[in-house]
Amino acid sequence: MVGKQKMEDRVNGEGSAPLYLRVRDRLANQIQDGLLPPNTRLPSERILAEEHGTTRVTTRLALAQLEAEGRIYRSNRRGWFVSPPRLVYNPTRDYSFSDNVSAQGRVPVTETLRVTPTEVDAWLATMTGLAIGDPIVRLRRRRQIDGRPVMVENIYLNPKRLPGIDTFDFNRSLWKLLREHYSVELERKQIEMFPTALVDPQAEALGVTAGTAGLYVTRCCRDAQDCFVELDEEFWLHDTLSIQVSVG
Amino acid sequence: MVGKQKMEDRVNGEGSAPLYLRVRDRLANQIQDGLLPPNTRLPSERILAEEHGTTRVTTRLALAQLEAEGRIYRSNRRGWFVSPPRLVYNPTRDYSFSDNVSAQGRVPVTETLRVTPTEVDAWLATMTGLAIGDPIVRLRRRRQIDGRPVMVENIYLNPKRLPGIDTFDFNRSLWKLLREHYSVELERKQIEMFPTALVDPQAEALGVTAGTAGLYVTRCCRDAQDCFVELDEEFWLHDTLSIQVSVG
DNA sequence: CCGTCATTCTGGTCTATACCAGATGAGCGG
DNA sequence: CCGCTCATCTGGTATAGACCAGAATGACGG
Repeated sequence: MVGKQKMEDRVNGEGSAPLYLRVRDRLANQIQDGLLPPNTRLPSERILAEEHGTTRVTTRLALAQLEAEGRIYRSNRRGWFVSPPRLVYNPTRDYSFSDNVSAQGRVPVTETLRVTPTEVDAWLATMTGLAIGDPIVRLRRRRQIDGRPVMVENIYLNPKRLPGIDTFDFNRSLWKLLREHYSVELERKQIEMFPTALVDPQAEALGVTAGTAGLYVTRCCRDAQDCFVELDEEFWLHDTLSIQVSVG
Repeated sequence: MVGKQKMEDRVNGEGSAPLYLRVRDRLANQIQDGLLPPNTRLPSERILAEEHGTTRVTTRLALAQLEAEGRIYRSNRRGWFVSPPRLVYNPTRDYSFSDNVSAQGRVPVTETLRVTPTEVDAWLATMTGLAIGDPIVRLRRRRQIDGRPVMVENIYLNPKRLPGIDTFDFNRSLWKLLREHYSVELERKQIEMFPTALVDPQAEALGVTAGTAGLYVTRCCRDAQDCFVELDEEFWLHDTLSIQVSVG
């Protein structure tokens, strides 16, 4: 085996690269060349290992690379699939997930997982400016694109500013509800985002293994009078979106 | 060992979690509790494996989880280190890396790796609106925080708009140079960013292994007359920054 | 026709071991 | 005192196996 690798080295300038990177590149080329269209299942790890003359462990290293690059994703114990193009998302402007997804020719689904009246804790207090113990409505939703769950979110709504908010149907667009029912125009937004791993409540909700790479996005929205309206915490699968904003 | 795990299951609701996640949590707690301050080196993988009664492979799984969460980072063949807090970065507004880093009590370093006059290729043409084959100046820099390389960038400057730009010292702030020397006020920015893995030219420049998680940020800036000025491509280590922007 | 169940496939977790290559630091020789 | 060499540390790569648990499938029985 070692001898075989060395021989390939002389033929191919990239040959000195580690085996798992060469496996990665071979698979990446197959994807690039369109041999494996989006959402296609890859051959199983055992078969890939055999095809590339190596073991499952090394094959999994190669697959992890492609996953980190956002080229493939996994579906729990079902296999590895080719990632479709990223959703273009402008968190400063996009009010409706559904409209945005539809506009890009994809099929959106929103599921409301839970609606819970609760109280402001220390973290919420610093984010919203409300006092600890104030009432707040927590809404947890999952969003899908083309049948794949890609994001879970926690939304915290200010019941003082939005009386009766907990009685509405949250499967429709929240922003339309705010505008039409409460005449809220969101003026000020504070947005924060950073890459991180998705751990347990979120990973489980999305049906991925703990530690899958994600993007955390949070938005704090206020009305024209600077009154806190809603705080949004989004956990995206890292390969599913591309943030794009324009200034000026 | 299996029996022992099963027994813990009954005692502890978390006990059913896989071993590598329990190792992860134990290490995470040590970091959280301040036993391991930022930039401290963790014990070696072999020692950690022994301490937690497992093998290096499983230990590395736990470390990879913490790395994905941005809690630890690795320095090539030197060991694993606790991540310092993320740099707060506003790509819509921050003109100077150095000023921003200094303002957060950290020590910035900028290194110019290469300055190359070149020509607009297909990708640059679509991004900038210039024609393929137009002259353009490529500048490659590496940036450090507290001695750790955290980002490499490719900057493409329009020599038509910025005559003589290739003769300047690029270790100072580019934005100040543009404003003071060319009276450029950047008006329009198109920003795009998404999480991805850092692969070879970037991974090598940052001294990390290929496949390390990163954040790709690109900015295309124009002047008040909508004339293309500069395009910026940034490759950040994913655990080093937190994007924050305000709107309205 | 529709559920049920067992088989089979998948990735998920884990052990034990080996060798390699870069980084480091101690010690030696100039 | 400086610079070099070399042993020793680190993580990086790789093999060969094993068992588990969830998902999918197809046969079977109602």
